[in-house]
Amino acid sequence: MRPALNPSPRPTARDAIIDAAIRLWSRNPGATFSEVALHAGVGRATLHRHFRNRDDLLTVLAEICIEETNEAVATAIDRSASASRQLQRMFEAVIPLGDRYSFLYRAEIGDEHTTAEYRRQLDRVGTLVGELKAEGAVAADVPTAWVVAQIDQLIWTAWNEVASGRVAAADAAYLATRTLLHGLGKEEQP
Amino acid sequence: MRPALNPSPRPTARDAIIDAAIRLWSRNPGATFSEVALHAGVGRATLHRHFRNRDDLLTVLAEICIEETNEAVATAIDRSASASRQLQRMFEAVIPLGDRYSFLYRAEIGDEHTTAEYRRQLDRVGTLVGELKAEGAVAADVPTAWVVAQIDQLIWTAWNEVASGRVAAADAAYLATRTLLHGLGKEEQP
DNA sequence: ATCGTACGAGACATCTATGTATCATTTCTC
DNA sequence: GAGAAATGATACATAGATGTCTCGTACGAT
Repeated sequence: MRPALNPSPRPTARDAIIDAAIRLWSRNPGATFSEVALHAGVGRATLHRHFRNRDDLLTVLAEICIEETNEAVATAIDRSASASRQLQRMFEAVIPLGDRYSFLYRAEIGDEHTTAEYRRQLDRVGTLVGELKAEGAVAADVPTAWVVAQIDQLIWTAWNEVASGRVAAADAAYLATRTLLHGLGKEEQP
Repeated sequence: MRPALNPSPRPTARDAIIDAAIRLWSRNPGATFSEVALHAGVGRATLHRHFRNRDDLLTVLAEICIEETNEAVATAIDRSASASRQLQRMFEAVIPLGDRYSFLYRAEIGDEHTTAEYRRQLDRVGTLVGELKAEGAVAADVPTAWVVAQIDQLIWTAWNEVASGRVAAADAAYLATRTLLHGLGKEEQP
């Protein structure tokens, strides 16, 4: 049906498919089309009506994930703030999209455009790590690759713990930033 | 052929299959039998000669991973040492088995025995976190689930960074312990 | 050198997932 | 209420993965 004019349109079948596929495939990349349809609450024929094939759906999902994560980071980052403040803002923006962020490397999409975009995101994280080192928030002796890997995993772990209800959404970015910069030891008095 | 009596026997086809399957399926659980055979350097018929079917291989792998990770932890843990020392020793023991450790939850094995064993391992990690909190190495205000999740991911990340050559094997456990307890900020003078 | 064991390649059967198509039903718009 | 659009269920075709089997080859033990 054509998009309604009312202020809060009912999600279309296509939206339901996209959301269910990201959620399912970020955990279980081998899940079948039938399983995706089930999770989306639609018929398998409807999947085939909206997407030419599995590769088509994967490509569409990759574009959406790239766009959403890039936009979230661009909106959140204030270049005039300190690097550690930027880190926290980035966590705040990206953790709610943790499933989308990790979908980009877990789903084995493999086409060059997606790979290049994901690598660009990692490069930007690497640049931020350089700035964190320059301002002393991260020690210079720690391999940058290690810090980037930690940030990557913190995004997924935080999203997963929030999704599982074990951590409050409001606490996630703070816990992630604290874990990275200060660890989970007792906080000393300032 | 029957096992040789020489002190360092050539790895059998079965050993090659097991190692290749763990390595491949911990990253890409959807990989096919043909891909496993290729990675193992054997023919697909040889896979079928050693293992009844895909489920049989998965079950064997799960048993091996459980046994190796349990034995590594049991050997490394000195109950009389401090909790943070035990943490470092556990990291030293388990990180080289990071692919086996994460295979247990990534490969979607799903049988109750494997799930129970993995959960038992997580419970032991949770117990250690309790001890870390009791001795003040981890702050009491941090959710235990968050700390357990961080340890889980540190094992995989460390293994992956070592396997990729970006981090030296000798540094991995130290980086993991430091990241968890102190973070990656500049280390203050004692 | 011979025999036994293990293996690789390939053919074939079976199974599962995907892709295509059709028809009846439901939903939405006018 | 009528018509258009979208959907679900089902059947069928296709493709790929798995499982089985056979034969020739390689390797190890004697």
